[in-house]
Amino acid sequence: MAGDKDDEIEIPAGRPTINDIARMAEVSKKTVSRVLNKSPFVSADTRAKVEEIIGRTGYSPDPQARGLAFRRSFLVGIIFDNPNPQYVVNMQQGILDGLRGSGYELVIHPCDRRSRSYLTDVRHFVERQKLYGVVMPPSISEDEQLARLLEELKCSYIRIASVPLDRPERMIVSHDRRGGEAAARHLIELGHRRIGFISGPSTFRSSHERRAGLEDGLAAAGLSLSPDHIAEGAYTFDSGVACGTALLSRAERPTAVFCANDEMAAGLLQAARRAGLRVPQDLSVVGFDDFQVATQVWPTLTTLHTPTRDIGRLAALKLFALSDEAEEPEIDEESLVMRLVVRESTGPAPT
Amino acid sequence: MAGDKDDEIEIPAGRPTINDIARMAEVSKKTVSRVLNKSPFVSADTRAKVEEIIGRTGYSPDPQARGLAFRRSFLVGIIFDNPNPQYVVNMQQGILDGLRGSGYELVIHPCDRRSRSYLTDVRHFVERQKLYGVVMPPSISEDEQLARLLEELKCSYIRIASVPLDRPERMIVSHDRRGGEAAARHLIELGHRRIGFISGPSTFRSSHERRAGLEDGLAAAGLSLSPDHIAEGAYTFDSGVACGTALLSRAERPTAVFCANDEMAAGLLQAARRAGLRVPQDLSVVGFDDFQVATQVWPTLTTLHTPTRDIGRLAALKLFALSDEAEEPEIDEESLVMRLVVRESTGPAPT
DNA sequence: CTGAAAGCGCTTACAG
DNA sequence: CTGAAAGCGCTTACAG
Repeated sequence: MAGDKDDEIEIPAGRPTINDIARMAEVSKKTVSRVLNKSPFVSADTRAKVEEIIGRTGYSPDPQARGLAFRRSFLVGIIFDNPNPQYVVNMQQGILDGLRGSGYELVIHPCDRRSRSYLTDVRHFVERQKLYGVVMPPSISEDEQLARLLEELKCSYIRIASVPLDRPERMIVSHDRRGGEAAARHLIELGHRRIGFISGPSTFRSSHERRAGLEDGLAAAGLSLSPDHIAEGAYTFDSGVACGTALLSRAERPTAVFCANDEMAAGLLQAARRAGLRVPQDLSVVGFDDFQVATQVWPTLTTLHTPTRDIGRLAALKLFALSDEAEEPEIDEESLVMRLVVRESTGPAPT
Repeated sequence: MAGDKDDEIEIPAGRPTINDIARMAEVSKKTVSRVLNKSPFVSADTRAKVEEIIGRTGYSPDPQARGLAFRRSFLVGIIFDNPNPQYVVNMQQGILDGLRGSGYELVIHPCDRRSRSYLTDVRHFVERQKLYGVVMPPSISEDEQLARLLEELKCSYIRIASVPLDRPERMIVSHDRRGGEAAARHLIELGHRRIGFISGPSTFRSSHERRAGLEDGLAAAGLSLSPDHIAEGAYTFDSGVACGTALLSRAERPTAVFCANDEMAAGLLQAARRAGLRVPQDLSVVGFDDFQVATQVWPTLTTLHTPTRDIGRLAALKLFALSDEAEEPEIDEESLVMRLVVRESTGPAPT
């Protein structure tokens, strides 16, 4: 007759727990735990049996319970203040690409660096959620105080910035400077000599790097950036209009303007139109980012394509590498290069 | 001499736990728990004492431990497939507005309805994280299968859509139809009679509602939508260019076109430019959404302003109301009305 | 109104 | 290589 021993302990009603798996595999829950955590101290046979049952039942450990025991969570945070929706969404997508299949989830924390409670808010967020790690895109990434805070809280982080601000394993350095240089080369090849620049806010390193790249390129051709041909914008469309209007009213007006992002380049197009200038016949315009706006304005923008989503994915992978859960990802620096996309807004210098 | 009794039990080293608070308040941790959960069965004195200590220590309960005991988490999810970055970011911001101060965090789950694993992925996401609730913007909100899945998983949800698809307490109904009607009225007042329409994909309810509104407005003026003046787009810029090109090549070309969103309206501007038509002198254009693109194209777009962020905030509040943690928020329907913003792209009908 | 016991689903020492 | 005990920080019955 069927003994108790033979009563197949089958898949339980709700979601199975570690106890269910242990019972079914006829091992202790500690052994199941070892399998879950890839401990080497499990015999091949035992491991196979446990894994088979995990596979069959579709068991996946409860991140809350696990987190409680580990004293940390399985959540990754993104802390950001970048105002561009497209940047934000691309970055989020990229991080999720890197997180996929890991069981980690992404929780978002937009913030305002100018708010008085900004650092306190971040502290509560990180502490309460016991975040596994945090991704910091610019310009949040450039805040040393925030980095020190995260260090104090023992929270791993990856900073994304246009210059190395931290230990390499915590950094992704984007190639903004080389992007600026590519813009300069393109304009110089088209015969431009009087080249202007609309910068982003001086509080963004990317803005400085993009400018430095432009100056690299100009210098290589024996040219330089005239103070008269520089205007400081705010990475917004409106500031592009304002700076553009200013630059275009100069006595010796530039024949080409490099804008530190697409939004401002779109604003410059507006200013050019109002000033009665044709683009690219009278004025060439180069943007930066290659976001949707670049193909939605007229003429479409020549710009530098930034691999935001790829960077987001890398950031997630580097986060795992920080805690030895994974190898440091091989960064194909070539894939991070910002490539010039030539469209309608640039043409030969007027003669 | 100082007795043990007088040894002030002070703020502990790390973050305080419920046990620390209990010890300091000289009550059991169950009583602290009652205070945290606003149980009425606590004397005013005890409550005051506990609250004072909680305030002084800055104690906040560990969401993981609490969640483990409650068998749910303190996470709210947003599941979305809307391709517009601005919509997504505004919606996220709105939800966070509604969550602020509650201790809940927002975890994001973009998805692709066409993917084979889409529903399975959502199931794992919701089940594993034991989400407190989920916000579903369009077009995800229109997926009955998904709604049924969430119901099966006993996960609260709020659906945001242009038509009532569910019980009112789970719905936020946006006023797309009235928006379409406002567009029609505006164009009719400007003297237009041949009014065209570029729709979104037929799989989006909003597209139908915006069209129905347009037809309401036309009918009120004794007009109707000629099949010749309708084109089906995809809510993208490129589809706006294509549909615009088609509509503008009709023998009896419309003098005004209402586009179901701004992206397509921007595309239509492009098509008009190529066709040598001036906007608004030869052609009036109305968009929908009032996203950044509306003020970044030339001429700037007359459009319907959609209160995306407000809707997001309401969604979060309604989620709390579903579980009796809060009153059903008073919805000021007026605040959800989509208002016409008149800019440069509309003008009197050509004579 | 208040508290001691048991439990949520995992893990970390500690034995063997 | 494997397991029984205790614990992570909370809560739910159950008493009183």
